[in-house]
Amino acid sequence: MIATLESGQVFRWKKQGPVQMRGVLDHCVFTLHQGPLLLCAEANLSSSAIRSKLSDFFRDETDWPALWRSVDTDPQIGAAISATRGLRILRQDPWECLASFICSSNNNIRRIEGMIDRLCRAYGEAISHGGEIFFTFPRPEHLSCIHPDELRKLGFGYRAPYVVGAARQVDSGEIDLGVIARLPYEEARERLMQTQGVGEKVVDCVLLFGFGQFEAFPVDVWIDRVMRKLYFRNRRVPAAKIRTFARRHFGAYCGLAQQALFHAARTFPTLTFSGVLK
DNA sequence: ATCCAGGTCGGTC
DNA sequence: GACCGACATGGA
Repeated sequence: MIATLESGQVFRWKKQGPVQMRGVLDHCVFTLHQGPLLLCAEANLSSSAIRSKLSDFFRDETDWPALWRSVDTDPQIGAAISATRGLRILRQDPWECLASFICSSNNNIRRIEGMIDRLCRAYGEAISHGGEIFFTFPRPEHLSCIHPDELRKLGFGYRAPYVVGAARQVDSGEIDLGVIARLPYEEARERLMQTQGVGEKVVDCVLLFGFGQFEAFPVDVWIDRVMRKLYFRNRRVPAAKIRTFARRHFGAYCGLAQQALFHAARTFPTLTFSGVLK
C-alpha cells in the first residue's frame, strides 16, 4: 500500500508515520494504516463507503498474482517484481491523472507534488477534517477560465499554458475523457495525445494510471536507463522501440512490468539491480 | 556553475 | 518520418 502510494502514480498522498498514509479521494480525506496483514482506514464516511471507495482505488477486483505471473517472463524482471512485491496499479480519476502528468514533464516528483499541492489549495474545494483543511483536485471547469500566468505564479513554468489548455479542451468537450475510457489502447492513445502538453510518455502514464490500460508502457528517463541496461546491452534506443519490445516481451500487462522496473530502479539507484537482481 | 528531473513542442532536414 | 534546441523551476 505505502509503496504503491509512493511510486509516482499519485502526487498528493503523504506519509503520516512509518506505516500511515493520508490523502484525498474525491471529497473525502482518507488515513490508511498498514498492519501486518490488514489495512485500516479512517474517513468521514460509513465503513461500507470507505471499503468500496478504497476497493475501487486499489483495484481489489484484480487478480494481482496472476497478472504479475503473466509479466514475469525472465529472471531480470522476476527480480524487480520480487524487490517490489505487493505493488499495484491504482484506479485514479482520469482528469486528475491527466492534469498531474502534464505537470510531470521534465520535472521531478518532489516538485510535481508541490505544484499540485499549490494548485489544489488555490482552485480546489476546501474540506474540513479533524481540525485541518484539505482540498479537492480542481475540476476542468475550475481551471478553464483562468489565465496561465496564474499558474506561473504557482511555479508551473512553461507547463502553465498546457494545464489551462487541457482544462479548456476537456471542459469544452473537445477532449471527452468518458469516450476515451471506452476506446482500445491505440485509439485512446491517439485521441489523448491531441491534448495540450500530452506526448508519447505522458499519454502512457495517463492511460495506465487513469484509464486502466495495462498495455501502456511509459518510457521516462528511469525506464529508458533500466531497459537499456537490462535488454539492449546499454545501447541507446528510441523510446518507441523500447515500448514495442516491452509489449512483445512482457505481454498485454506490460504496464505492470514497467511499474516494477520504475520502482526498483528508483528504490535501488546505485545498485542498479546488480545486487538486487541476480 | 552545470546537470538533472516520470518530456513536449515547433522548427528544420 | 527523425533529429534538435528551447522551455521554467529548484535541488544537488
